[in-house]
Amino acid sequence: MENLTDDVRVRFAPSPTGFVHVGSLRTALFNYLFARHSNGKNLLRIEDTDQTRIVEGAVENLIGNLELLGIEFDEGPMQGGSCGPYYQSERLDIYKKYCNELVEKGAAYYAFETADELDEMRKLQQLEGRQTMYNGRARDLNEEEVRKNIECGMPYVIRLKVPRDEEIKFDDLIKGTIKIETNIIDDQVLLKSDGFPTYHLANVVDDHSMNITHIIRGEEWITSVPKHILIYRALGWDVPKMAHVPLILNRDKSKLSKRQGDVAVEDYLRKGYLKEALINFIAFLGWNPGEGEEEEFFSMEDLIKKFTLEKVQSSGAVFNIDKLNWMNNHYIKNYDVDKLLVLALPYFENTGIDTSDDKVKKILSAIRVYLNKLDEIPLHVKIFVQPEIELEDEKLKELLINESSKKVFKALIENFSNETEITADIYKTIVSKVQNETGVKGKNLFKPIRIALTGSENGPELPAIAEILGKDKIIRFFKRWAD
RNA sequence: GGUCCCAUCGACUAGGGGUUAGGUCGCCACUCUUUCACAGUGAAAACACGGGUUCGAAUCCCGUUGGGACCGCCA
Repeated sequence: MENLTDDVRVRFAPSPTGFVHVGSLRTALFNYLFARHSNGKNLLRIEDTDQTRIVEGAVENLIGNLELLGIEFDEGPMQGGSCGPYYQSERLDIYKKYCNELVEKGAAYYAFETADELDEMRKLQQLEGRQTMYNGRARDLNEEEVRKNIECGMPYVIRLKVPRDEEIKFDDLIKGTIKIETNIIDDQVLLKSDGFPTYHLANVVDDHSMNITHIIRGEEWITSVPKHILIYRALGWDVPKMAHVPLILNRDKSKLSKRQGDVAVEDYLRKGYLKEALINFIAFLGWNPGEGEEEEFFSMEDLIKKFTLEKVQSSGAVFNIDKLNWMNNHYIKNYDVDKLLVLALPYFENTGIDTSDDKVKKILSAIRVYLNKLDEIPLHVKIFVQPEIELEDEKLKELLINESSKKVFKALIENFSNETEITADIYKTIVSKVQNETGVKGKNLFKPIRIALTGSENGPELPAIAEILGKDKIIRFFKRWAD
């Protein structure tokens, strides 16, 4: 257990770019688990400071998906809280205030280069094989020059004045001690020319003013921590504890990206991955409960109980779809059938099955063992809906058109005709009766039946299939081969 | 290229000075099921390399190599 002298407050701070990335989901999950485990608060803050990347409906989508997966927030745009507003775009004056304070304290300065000029500069630096970095030209502009430029209406940004020849050191809860020389740190833009803050400013200001105690976020942020520390320091604020979570990787070990598979949580949801499986799987990507714990199936409750930052891995984790599929299949097999049915119903649309029929539940029970994800349902329902059996394969046909099979089919038809309704048990009784009557048994008995009924050599258990097909269809399918 | 991070079976990982280096997915075999799948059993499969420290190193230190991330008026 962590040392919990102060009440833990963590935050998930996504920028609403349209969908929830699997990596974001894990960050959100770890924050949530840590907060609940520590009896702390989990905040949601929307980092919408990039006016060029606003996506309609993205926030609703994001919140909806997280909610669906069972990740809850104690403070945020929906639930409010004493530290609001929780949209950064509504906190502009706060950032401006602190940005001015930084300028007054000499920790930040005005700069007047245009975006184009900076592009040029970077290109040149790249060409010369040097590190791309702001050249600090505006660092030493005097007050007079600055005022004049502003009065002329020149657009400006405010940059962090990174001190030279210093070493910034910090302790990461996952990575340990990290040291970075200030000389390689760029004079980061803090306030953009449109008056919006950059991530770096807004993040620091908000984490401080929202009393965040632990920053849990992706490893890609680790190199900008020194900039943040400089801001905290200049403003005289305490630096929250940091935990940088390793990346989730593609098969080739690069950062998980589109192109090499789905990265959006909703893609997985749409394909019929169960939320329990998704959460369970994602939690184990870069985390594990540690020694002596070999159980792998963890509910959200279990995860909350067991989660600690110490057990978060320091190296990246490849997203292994095979294992997700296996885990999802496990959840599908063990789910309450009625609950599963509710989730599965949409996948029966357009399969030719009447979803209001209670047969659907029987079909689902029969095929769930085969499903890695719910969108595979249509593949498996074919045998229950086909009006006729089409046998492409001559070999299969041969098994049906011989004397032994004919005998069997005739006997079956006679027996089934005497029944009013076919259940799995009745099916079994009839088949063993036919076995006695005809003397045909083993493969010679079961294979022809299966093929006649389904057109395939394998599939779910025959009694279950028979019950679902019903008397009329069974007799009709058998008759085709009986003479 | 610079800086930072990382390194146990193909993948997720346990172990963190003395272990036959354990588990899970996947792969393979067998058993069960008169099918496939499920389930069960078993097999193959790893400490990147080189130096130190130590009686002893997968484990601690240094280096090398390899991989990754970051280097925007994006987050």
